[in-house]
Amino acid sequence: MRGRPAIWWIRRDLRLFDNPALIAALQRGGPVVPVFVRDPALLRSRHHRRSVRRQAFLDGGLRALDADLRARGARLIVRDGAPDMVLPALVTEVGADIVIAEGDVSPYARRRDAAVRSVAPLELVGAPMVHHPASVLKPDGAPYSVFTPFSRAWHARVLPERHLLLATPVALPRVPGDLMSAAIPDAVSLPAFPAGEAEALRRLRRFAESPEAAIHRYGADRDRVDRDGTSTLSPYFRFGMVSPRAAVVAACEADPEAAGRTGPAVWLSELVWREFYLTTLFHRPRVLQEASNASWREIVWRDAPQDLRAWQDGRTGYPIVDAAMRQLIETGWMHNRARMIVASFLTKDLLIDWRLGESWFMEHLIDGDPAANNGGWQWTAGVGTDAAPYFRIFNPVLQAKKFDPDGAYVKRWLPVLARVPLRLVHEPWRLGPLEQQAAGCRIGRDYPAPIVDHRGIRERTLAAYRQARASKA
DNA sequence: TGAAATGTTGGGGCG
DNA sequence: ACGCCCCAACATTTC
Repeated sequence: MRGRPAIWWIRRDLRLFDNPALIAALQRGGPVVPVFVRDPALLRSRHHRRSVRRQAFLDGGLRALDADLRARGARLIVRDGAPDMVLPALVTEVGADIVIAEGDVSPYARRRDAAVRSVAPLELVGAPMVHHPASVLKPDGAPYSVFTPFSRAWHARVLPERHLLLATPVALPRVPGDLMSAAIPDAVSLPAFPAGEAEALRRLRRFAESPEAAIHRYGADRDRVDRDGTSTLSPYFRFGMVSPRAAVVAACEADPEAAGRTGPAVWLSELVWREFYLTTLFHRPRVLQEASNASWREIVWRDAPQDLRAWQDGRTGYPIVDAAMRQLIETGWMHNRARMIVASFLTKDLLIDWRLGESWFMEHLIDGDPAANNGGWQWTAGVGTDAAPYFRIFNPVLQAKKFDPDGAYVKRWLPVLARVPLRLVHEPWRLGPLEQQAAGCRIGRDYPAPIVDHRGIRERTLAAYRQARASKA
């Protein structure tokens, strides 16, 4: 065997297919030591706030990766501690001459990598995306702040093609002897999201790679909270169990003509939004602390812990909001349309700081990613650089009627509504006393009365935003 | 990747 | 036959 060992430091690229960092490590010609460092600092950071399910999903992913590595003559080494302590020690232990990892974008990740680089020979390869954040810039070299021109520039760059995706290695040469590895705990099972690369690739194939696949109905179906019209790949993207480049290849192959905007092109656009938010965080780490649009930093949010609690628990009295919040708590995932509805409700109806919603999502989402989550919240709250206009306020009843027309979604997550007639299932407070009795859904007893009156709340919100804008101008 | 208020149009009922 | 009103349907404007 030629060459000294290379350490393949795995962070959020838990896969063997199309993994540039892994291939770079293999090309060194020596043994490859795959290592995952469990970094206690990550559990304390606000934007990586601990979620039991996300932790379980990660643990499951590590186990799956270890199994895939063992099938190729290697194994996953898990070590606990600060990376700038653990990695230099491991370098010495195995006599490695390089540590290779995929680049990352969050402020914490970049500080961590800088610290490691000062004590170990670290080489970063790529980023968890198709186009590296430093590569999609305006002609003057500044990062884009508006999505549409970003998307245009993103598409103008060379896109991956299937024959360029990096094959899964058939074998990984290992160092002689046995390296110590911490045990991976037996995780809570997540029936809706089995962890691992094999499952991720199954989902990508099922979603995108057949003539009848859901991707072809994505434009129409993705907003229907009562249907399985989305890819459900977000947790797998979060931990790199699927390659973003492979996803883009699948989308482009599903619609080679890029005809219309009904299916694959719409999904591809969602992938570009993901890259937009990762890129934004890379260039503007402050977005994690404050609104990226300065005029919206002055909004006086309500201090309303009881309302916040009701929102978190799914007790607002608006079925579409409560159903979505229950789905989040019970499964660690929420339909994207529902995310917009509950975010609009927290920020626009309750006038509660978007950062509290962002934080709650991070505590519960399996796919919780600082960049995408922050971007989504700033967008809905209307405080981002390229956000929804502040006066765009979702009406939870209209949204529900439009995107859950049969009431199947609210009834699934709120069984108390099971016998409420469809006519009023999205606004049960309008049921007459006898109807409430007959449906077993007495408002204020079996199901809460609305905690705010959506129709009456509009002016309060518009006033708060107007005032912020005026105080800044 | 809204919603509500306001404006316009046109068909039909009616005296 | 005609003007009038009502109102749904659609378009435009405003936040």
